[in-house]
This record gives sequence, structure tokens and C-alpha cells, in this order.
Amino acid sequence: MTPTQTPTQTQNDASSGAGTLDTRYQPVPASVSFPDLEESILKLWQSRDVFKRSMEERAGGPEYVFFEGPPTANGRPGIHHVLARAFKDMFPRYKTMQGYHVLRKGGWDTHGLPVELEVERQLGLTGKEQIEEYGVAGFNQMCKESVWEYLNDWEALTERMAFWVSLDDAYVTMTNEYVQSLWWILRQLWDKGLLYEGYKVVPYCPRCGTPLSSHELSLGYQEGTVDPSIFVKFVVKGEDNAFLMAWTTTPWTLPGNAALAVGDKIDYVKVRDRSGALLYLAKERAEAVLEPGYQLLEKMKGAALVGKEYEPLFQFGAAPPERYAYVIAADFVSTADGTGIVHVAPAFGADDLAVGQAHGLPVFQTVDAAGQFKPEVTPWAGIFVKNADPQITADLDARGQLYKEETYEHTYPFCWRCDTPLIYWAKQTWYIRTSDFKERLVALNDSINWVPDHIRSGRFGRWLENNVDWALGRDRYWATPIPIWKSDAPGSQYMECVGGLDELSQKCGRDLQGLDLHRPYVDEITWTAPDGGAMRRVPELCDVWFDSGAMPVAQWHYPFANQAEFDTYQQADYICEAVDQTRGWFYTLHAVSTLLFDRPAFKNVICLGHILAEDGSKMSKSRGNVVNPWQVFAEHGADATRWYMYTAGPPGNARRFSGNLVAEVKRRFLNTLWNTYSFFTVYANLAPAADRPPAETNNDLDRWLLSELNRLVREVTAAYEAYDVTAATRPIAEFVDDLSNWYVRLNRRRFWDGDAEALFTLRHALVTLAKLLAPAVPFLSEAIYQNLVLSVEPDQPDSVHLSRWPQADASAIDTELSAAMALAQKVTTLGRAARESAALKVRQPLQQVVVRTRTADERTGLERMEQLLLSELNVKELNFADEGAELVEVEVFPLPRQLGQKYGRGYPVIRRLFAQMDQTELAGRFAEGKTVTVEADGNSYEIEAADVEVRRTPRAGFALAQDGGYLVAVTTNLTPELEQEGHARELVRRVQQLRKDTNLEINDRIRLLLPQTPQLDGLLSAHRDYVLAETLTLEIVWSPATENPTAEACATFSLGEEKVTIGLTKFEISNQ
RNA sequence: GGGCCUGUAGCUCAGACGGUUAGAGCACUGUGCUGAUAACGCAGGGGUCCGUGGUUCGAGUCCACGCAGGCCCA
Repeated sequence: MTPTQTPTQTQNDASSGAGTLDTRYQPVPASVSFPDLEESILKLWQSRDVFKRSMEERAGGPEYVFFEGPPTANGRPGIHHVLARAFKDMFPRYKTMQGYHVLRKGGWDTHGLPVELEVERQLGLTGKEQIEEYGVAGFNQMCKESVWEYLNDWEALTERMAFWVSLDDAYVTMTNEYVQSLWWILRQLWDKGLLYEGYKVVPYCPRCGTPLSSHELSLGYQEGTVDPSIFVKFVVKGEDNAFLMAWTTTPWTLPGNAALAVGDKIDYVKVRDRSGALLYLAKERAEAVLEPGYQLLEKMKGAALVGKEYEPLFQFGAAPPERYAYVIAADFVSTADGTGIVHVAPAFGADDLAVGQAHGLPVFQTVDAAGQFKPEVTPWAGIFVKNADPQITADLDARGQLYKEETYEHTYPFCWRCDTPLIYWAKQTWYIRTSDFKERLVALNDSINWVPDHIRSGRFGRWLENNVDWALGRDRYWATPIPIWKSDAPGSQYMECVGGLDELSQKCGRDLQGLDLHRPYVDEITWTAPDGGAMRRVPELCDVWFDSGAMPVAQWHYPFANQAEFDTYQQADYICEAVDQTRGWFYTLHAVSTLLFDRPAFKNVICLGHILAEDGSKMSKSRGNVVNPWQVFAEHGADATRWYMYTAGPPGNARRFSGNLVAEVKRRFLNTLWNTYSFFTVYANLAPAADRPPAETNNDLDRWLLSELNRLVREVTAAYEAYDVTAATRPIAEFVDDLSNWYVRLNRRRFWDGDAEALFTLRHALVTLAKLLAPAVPFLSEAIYQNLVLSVEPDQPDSVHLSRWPQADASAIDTELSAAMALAQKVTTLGRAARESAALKVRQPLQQVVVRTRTADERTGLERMEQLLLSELNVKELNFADEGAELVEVEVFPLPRQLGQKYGRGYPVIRRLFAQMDQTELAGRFAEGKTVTVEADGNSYEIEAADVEVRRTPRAGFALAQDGGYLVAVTTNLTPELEQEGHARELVRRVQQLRKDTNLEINDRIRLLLPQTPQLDGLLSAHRDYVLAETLTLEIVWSPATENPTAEACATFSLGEEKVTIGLTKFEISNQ
């Protein structure tokens, strides 16, 4: 690694090398099309192969590992992808500039339901039955091709926005290499006993015999469905005639009951009804549910009911081995309807199953795949469950366990195909036993740096704490097959998990190289089981989320190849996706890594909020408010789009997006920077010594700018290190504003004069800015760097993205100067406001400005800025309000922080008393260092000078403005001399306007024609040099412009009381 | 129904630790300045800091309970 460049070294480099007299920069037009500029930069990068070199040239440097969360290329990339890619891009760029080697391997997600649905749509198929008819081989072939449908769009967009990622080296989840790595992982989990077959509750159509996907489910909701609504009395064990009252709209699930759930913070009551039975239910529900005439006996929280055992309603078959039939606490319990006591049937509800798993409850699967009660449910065996509802209700009634029966109207899902009411039904599927690792998942999450921070213990942490086993299996076609083979011998439970293609070849005894590891081909592989059966693959496929979660391993085809690469890149320093990935990729990465390697998969993660339309509504095709990224790029450019994304608000917040919002940042930020850059090149090219750095600048404005610049470098670097994108970008915009509207404006004269120190300072600022901005706006920063650096220092890296990140030079930081300048800016603002209030133009010089600061240090700082203030405010003297007591009014202000802390409720009293006292006398005592003691209501308060702020306000004869304790006043009386000087400035301004109107070049010299009046005569004798120098006048001709035929232009205006007409001609210099 | 987040000017957003008069940009109006700027300066209108209650001498800021919106999960 070469040593990192510091500002000082830049100076040395420049002075030793490049500063020859004939150096020139490319002329930069004042206005620019950023989209055109960006296209040309793209060509430059291509021709110099900069992206590849940004990785190659850092080989051997420390590694910074970025993981690309794989998108699916079967849909068009949208603006939300631009958001994620913009945030993904900036840290690898930053780290590369810091000397790190950052491999940016791309990735594509190619499996899963979205792909299948798209192919179904293309083929006009609906449902699995038709897919099977069409043929799985052909269907999957279509999927394989469909996956790349929008690849070109993705590649083009990625390049256009300058997201540097190696797409030609991307991992692809459907390849045999990738699939084999997944198999290897599953085999590891299998060997550790972490794969098992268990129940999963799915919306299920008993007629079609198939689970429905969530989108199928959404097709079939029907409002106004009428179901039974029964209130069931569960007999409490060990209490006499006491019942837990539960409510259900699905009586057929009662034989599957395993527990009752309460909310532990919900209030419950125990009542005696008219029959004498003791009933437990939620306090809030008692009145609505119970027949009148009950008697309240007791109140308790749900937590007090937890653990209470009850008699199971039914018992079928062998006695259940596990503990069940007791009260548990669950957070899904509410008192919106029912009784606040929820019947839990793990086989028939997702909540039920989850809470059941958490408590180790049994799953009573009493219903078969046809939706009929199984044989062991003897009273109702073979009956379709919905038809059994009345019989079950009647049975409960007969046993005295039905409190009452009603009907209930609600929205219920039906099969969109056959209109059969769906049931929620637990089917057998493959699980990964993640819940065994809950504590490790939580503990390892603690070390991850989440942005925003609250995700760690909030959304993600909560998710981990409530971890349930990962339902891995899917009954579909286009995904990674679960590599488990089962013997088909009757009653056999023999299974093997296959960890790779070679292993599969061995097992079946033939070379399977070239076998497509998808359905249906992989299902054709069988061999003989030890028990004589045929080994056949289980039908399920993997959840696609497992594909992406396994990418740290599978992107390298590990462990079959690339051991070294895997070792280096197995843990990411940085990943970034939108917030919906907390339960998606963020979780699957974390889970796979924890189970396999017991360490987090990533160290830092930015979790982005979503993109909303300009009006804050959701962006969606149906609303027609989707923004096309290409259009925004074409109109405003990728830099502007990126900059908006970074600066619009905290990354975790949802952000509004529109072309208008991008246009605004382009105008305010990019244009300002561009114009400053353009300005620099104009004057640097006019001044031969432009890039000769001065040894050291003594100019306070230069030193201030360098101080601010180095503070900025420090601040931005720290923000990058903390993954705080807003803090890494917004301060740059503020600096550019200061640079353009303060530093450049105040120094115009020096640039005009070709002042080497000013030019060097500005160039240094622009070059440093280009580097600080490179990760965020890669195009504009490249354009500036190419011109300002490479034009004069050809030995520097030939792209800003190959250059080194600037280091803050602490010695250049002058906090006193920075504070003083900030105050000077404030005073200037207030001074102008004061002038405004008295209608005194800035052009008119005034005698005096009087400033009141809050502290003595601030006064010292402002004294250093005296020249600046005099010139900015166009006054002759700077004074401070603590001088000349006769000129000012005095007010003593008790400071709330000091006195509030000291005396608490005494503060308002002190404030009231002080207001009644003689302010001048009071101020005098504090000025002498004395304390003041006031008494009220028997309390005595001692106040020191430090506890008050003495405010002095100029008396009559001043115009003033104040803010936040600061006050600026200017004298309003005009002497003849001041007035004359004002006229001189007015004259200059008019001449300048005339020069402009006649299209003179900036450095053209002129001959000025003036009428000989006493006023102009006097004015010229007092301010002749000033007028000549400002207007580049070589000769004054005392002749009325209107009568002089040589005048090229003339103008008439008022100068005080007098009306004058002036003219000018260009002064031709021979021998030029 | 549960979890997390957000709520400050018409719009986009800042507001460490509770403390002097809640700020900036955009937009609007007026005005001034200008030989870098489709700029810039100044002024004006525009705020129940989502609501209610609490803690405190003092709350946009802390606490509680709500309301609205977003996301995720049911």
C-alpha cells in the first residue's frame, strides 16, 4: 500500500511537480447536462477499465467484504432497486479509496414462486394440476429461461447508475454448483439432527387436496359467511363446578384441542352464574357473553390463570404422552370478541401451532387430507369436518359443557377454484430446527451493527426471540429439491440425506455428471434401500429464502471448490437491503450462519425504508404513480438521483420520491458545486501561476476554508465509519454552500487578481470535495478530478475512484477561527437586516456598526473578523455594545439554565424581581464582580455575574436587528462624505452594468464619458482611483455622453439629487 | 389482532444533555444586490411541535395512554 495522501503532501507534490506556467485546465461551461456528462464518464471508465482495476489495484490490501443480496431478473428493475443499489455501492467505493480490496461479486435469485407464477401466466396455466398436465420438465425449462427475461434491463440500469458489481462473475442460485452447496449445507444440518418432518398449518382445500398459496388465498375471501359461534365450558381440574369459558367458530377443531390461551395482562373475572356454575372469562367480555344475573366473585390477571389444568374435552386413541390441557399465555389473545380465553388446536391454526411448539404441546391431527375425521375420532370418523359441527355441538350440550350457541358472520376464505370452504390444516413438511438455536441467534445478533439501531432489538430482535422452526418444504416445481431420499418399503422410516452430486452418483451406482438437479430429473434417481424398498426423493423443494440465505457458502460452490475464496469472504462487513428483508434475507443469512458456523453472517447492515410516491402514498402499478428510473436518469442524471436518496432523510425511514425532488437537489447542490468548479477553471486559466501552491497562506478566509474543509473530512470519514449515510452527505452540501456563497463571493477580487493562495485554496477544496463525494456522486466527482487533478498532475491515479481517501489535517483545523467566522456570518445577516429596517442600501457606506455578543470570547473572535465585517456591511467602524454606556440601554437577563438548576422554582421569582429593578445599576454591580441577593417569600437567592447575561442595546440613532441574544446595530446618519462615497459606488455599479449591456469582455479596458457637474467633479477627485480600478477605465473624458458620437453606449440615472448620463467606449490597445 | 417505525410551517427535513424568542431549504409575496451561478441577500405571511394526561421552576425533547400513517407478521 502506498501512504495515504494528506493535504500537506498534495501541496508538496504539486509544488515539486506540476506547477509550470503553461498548465491549463479544460474550460468548463457554466451550465452542464449531467446526463450527458455521465454518459461520457461511463465511456471513460470503460476505456480505462476502472471498475476492474479498482479491485485489482487493491489486491493484497485488507479485505472488505460485501454481500450482494440477489435480485430476481424476471421483473423489471424499479426505482426502489435504485435506492438499494445506491446504498450498496457507496461503502465499497469508500473502502476502496481507503485502500481495501473489495470484491463485489454479484448474484441472481432464480428460483421460486414468482418465477413459476410468471410462467403460469405465460402458458395460460392455472394451478398445479394443469402444470402437472403440461409436464414438469417443460414447465421448469420455461422457468429457467424466464428468469433472464429482464437481465438486459438489470445490467443496463446497474451500469447507468454506476453500481459497481461484477455481474459477469455473479452467483446464480439455479446452477448445479449452487444447488450442490445447498445440499451440502442441508447434509450438515441433517447430520446434526436439525432437519425433521413436522407439521405446518396451511390454508387447504379438502376437495382439491392441495394447500393454497397466499395469492390464491386472497382470491377467495367471501364476506358475510355465517358460521356457528359456540361458548364452551372446559372443566377446571381440582375446583368444584368451575369452568374456563372459551369461544370458537369452528367446533370441528375442538377434538384437536391441546390448550387454552389467555393474555397475561388482560383482566379476567370469576363469576357464579344462575345455575351456580363458576365461570372464568375476560372481565371486558363478561357482560356481552353472560346471561344476566351472574355474580362477580373474583378479579385476576390472565397471568394468574396460567398453568391451570382442565379435563380434555375428548380423548381418542392412545393416551397422549405429553403434558397438555392447561392454560398458557399467548400474545394473540384479545378481548375484541369471544371470551378472552382462546381454544388452541395446533393442527388447525398457525398461531396455535406456533404457540404449541413454543410450549411443547402435542399436535392432534384428527383430520385427513380429504377434510374428514380420521378413524380414531370414533364418533365422527369419515364425516367432513364442517358437517360435523352440529353433532359436536350437540355432544357438548348433552354433557353440560355448552354455555350457549349462536351464529357468527365474518369474512372467510373459500377455494377460488371449487368454492369449497378452506380449512387451516397442519400438513407434514420439512423443518430446520432453528428454535434450538434461539439463544445463539439472539446473542450473535447483539454484535451486529444495525442501521437504524432500533432494528437490532426491535423488529429483528423480536423476530429472533419468537423464533419458530424454519418450515423449509414447498410443494412446488421450480426450486432446489430437498435432497432427502426415503425408502418406499411399507412402514419404512429409512431415509438418507445426500450432500452432493458425487455422493448421489455413488448411491445410485452410476455417474450423474451433467444431471440437472431440478425436478423432474432428480426425482428419477432411485436406488435400493437396506430394507429392500426403493429410495425415492421426498416430493418437497426448498423455500427459496434458503437459497439466498446460503449464499456465503453457495456463491463459491463450497466445499466442492474455492476453499480459499470461501475462507476470505465467508463473513460480510456490509450488506444493505430494504426493511422487508428483516424476515427475509437478513434472517436467512443469520440463521444459516448461526446454525452452521455459530457466527453472524454480516457485521454491518443498513436497513432501508421503502420508497413512496411524491404524495407519500405507496408506489404501485395500479395507482399509476410508479417512477421510471430511466426517465429520472435521462432528465436529471444518476448522481442527482443518488444524492437525493442519500440526503432525503434517515435511511431507515420511508422516503418520498419524484423527479421534482431530484430536480431540487440537482439545482441546489450539484449545480452550485458545478458552478464553483466552472468559476475556478475560468480564473485559474487566466492566472499563469494558478496551481503554484503558496508555502502557507496567511489569509484568514483561506485558513478558515481549509479549517472547515478538514473538519468536513473528519466528520464525513467518521460518518462513513459509523455507516451513517446522512451524516456523510448532508455536511458536504452545507460546505459547498459555504464555499460558493461565502468563500468564493468574498474572495472574488482575489480570484480576479489571480491570487495564487486563493486559487490554490479553492482548487484544494474542490479536489478534496471530489474525493469526499466520489462514493456518493461518482460521475461529477470523476469529472472534477479528471480536470483539476489529472490536467496538472498526470502521475496521479487516473480515476478518482482509484485515488486515496483524504485524511483530515488536524493542524489545519482552527476551531476558534471557525466559530468566529460562523459568528461573523450571523452578524452580517443581522447587520443587513438592520440596514433593511432603515431602508439603507448596502451600497451606502455607514459610519458604525455596533455588535452585542453573548460572551467575551465571541467578541475577541469578531475583532479578528473586523475587516471582513466592515466590508460586508460597508461600514467604517466596528464597535461593541459594552462600550460607551451613554449610547446603550441595558437589560440584565437571568439565565434559565444556571439559575433554574440552582434554585428550581425560584427562577421565575428571580426573573420577575429583576425586571422590576434598575437595570443599569444591576449591570454595574455584576460588572464589578459583585453578587446580588434578592429575597422573596422568605427565600433568599444569591446571583453571580455568571448567572446573568447583560444585554446592551444601542439607543436612538441606530437601526438594529437581533436574534438569540445577539444584536447588531448600524448608525443611520449620513455625512456628506459617506453620501459621496455611496454615490461613487453607485457610479461604479452603473458603469459595470453598462459594460455588461454592451457585451464587453471581463478584461476589456474602457474610456468613460462623464458630464462635468460639481457633484461628479467632487466625487472623482475623492474617489478617482477607486472608480478607475473597478471599471477598468483608462481614461475619463469630461463630455456629456449624449453629445459625444464616439460613445458606444450610454445610461441615465439618478445620483442623489442629480440626474446624470454617462457613456463608455472600448479602449482599443494597439500591439495586442 | 401483535411487533417495529414515523408524526415539527403548504412541501421536504434539522432540532446532543429538558433551558434564552422551535430552525433550514423549497414554494408564495415584497425588496435589495450582482461581471461565477436558471444564483444570492433581507423581510413578510405561514406552527394547538398528532392528541390527552403526567413528571419538572421549565417539555418539541422524559413517562403513560390514545390517534393517524407505513412496514412486517398473523
